[in-house]
Amino acid sequence: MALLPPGVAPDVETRLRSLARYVEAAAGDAPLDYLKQDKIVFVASGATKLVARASLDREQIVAFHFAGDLVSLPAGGRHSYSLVALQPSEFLAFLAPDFLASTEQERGMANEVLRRSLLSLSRCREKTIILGRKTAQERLASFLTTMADRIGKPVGTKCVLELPMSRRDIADSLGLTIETVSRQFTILREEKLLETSGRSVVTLINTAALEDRAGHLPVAA
Amino acid sequence: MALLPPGVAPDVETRLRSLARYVEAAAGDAPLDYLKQDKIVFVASGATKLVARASLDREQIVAFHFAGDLVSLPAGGRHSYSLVALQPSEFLAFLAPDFLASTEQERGMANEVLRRSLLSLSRCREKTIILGRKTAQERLASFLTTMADRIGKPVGTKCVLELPMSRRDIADSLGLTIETVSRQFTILREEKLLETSGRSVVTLINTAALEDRAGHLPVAA
DNA sequence: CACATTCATTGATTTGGATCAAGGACGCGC
DNA sequence: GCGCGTCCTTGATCCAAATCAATGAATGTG
Repeated sequence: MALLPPGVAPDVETRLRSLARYVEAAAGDAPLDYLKQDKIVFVASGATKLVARASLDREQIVAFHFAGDLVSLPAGGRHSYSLVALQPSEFLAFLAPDFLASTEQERGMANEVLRRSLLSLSRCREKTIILGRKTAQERLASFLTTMADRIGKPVGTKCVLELPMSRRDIADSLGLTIETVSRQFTILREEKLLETSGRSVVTLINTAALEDRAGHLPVAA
Repeated sequence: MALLPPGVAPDVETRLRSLARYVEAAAGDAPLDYLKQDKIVFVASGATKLVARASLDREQIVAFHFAGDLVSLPAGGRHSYSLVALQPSEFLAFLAPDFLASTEQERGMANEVLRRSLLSLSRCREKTIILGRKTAQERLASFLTTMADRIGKPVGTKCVLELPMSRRDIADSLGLTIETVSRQFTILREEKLLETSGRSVVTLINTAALEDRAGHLPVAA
């Protein structure tokens, strides 16, 4: 199991592991909340949501992360964040200052972390666009195509998604209610763009049409 | 004028400058659009908006940046981004691969860029929460308190803001319309939380009350 | 395997903010 | 300091999604 990004020298990996805390979590756990410091977390296995509370009864999911992803988890700030497992998961958690001091010595490592942070930033910006300017249907279509890229399994021309998150999680991620998410699923199902089976399996039948529904600009733009 | 972050050795600064393109822009210009590659940009002076087009008639401002800030500007991705000057501004622009290859050699520099990227990520996440789960009033209050922190001038217990962006820019940043932004300004004015003078000067009279309106969780959370 | 419990879907109604539609104020150039 | 274009404010109406309210699947448990 690769706990760290590929390309890290064995001795560096050994030293980094000595700074890390290895943590296992069951679905629903937020095992890193106890430490009130900024952290850098590698998701070794499983799936997680990064949740922020806007108020006691409003939560916003800022990002989902899957095996191999790197998450920066701030302790402070205007809102309170926690990293919650969606499935049984394993993490390798570092205190941010320790981690940064250590990577500073390793050329390549700092760059790798920077590259991944820029990827997170890029995903977060895409989310900003979705939340700021898109309709419910565009949001769900964007979500599904993004998930297809990240965790989808191509089967012929179709794409099978086994979603580890509930409708509520999807709603909390897209800034919608579960009812609206459910209605949009129904519409896409009726239009034969996808099929669902049980609560978590979604088969995308026509990914091209779904991309259109996501309301992205034509690539030529 | 500091074009690069503090703490960079003079020789490193000289070498980095040799990779950079120095660009001046008038208000409204997007001087970096011509290059279809990922870029890293230092804002040397002025103020900018990072704009994404959701479609031809919908734009979303992803972030504002002021003098001293670092911006990562992706060329590709699902949406098309451009960095637009709000005032006469100066930039130092690098192609991302050149810049990353160069900082890899300089310990400290890579870490500084990483630190700033994590700051951008953190701001972007806050924006995600605002756009996903907040009312128009909470959005404007959040915007004003954030701007107060970044470019406000304390005058006694008050805070004077000279906003370089228009109501349209504020609306495009908060995922609202200009009419809604204007109405919320009127409400906050009537409730004596702020005063406005001309189009761009806003005086925050009661920043504590404004923080409350922003709908943040109590700090103890 | 029936039951319980949570999760998802569907329908009726409400609502916050968008849209449509005028005015009014600022600031620039002459 | 006058006129003109742009930006801002205010008002009336509309609509997409939220909320309120049941009903109908999945999944897990004793």
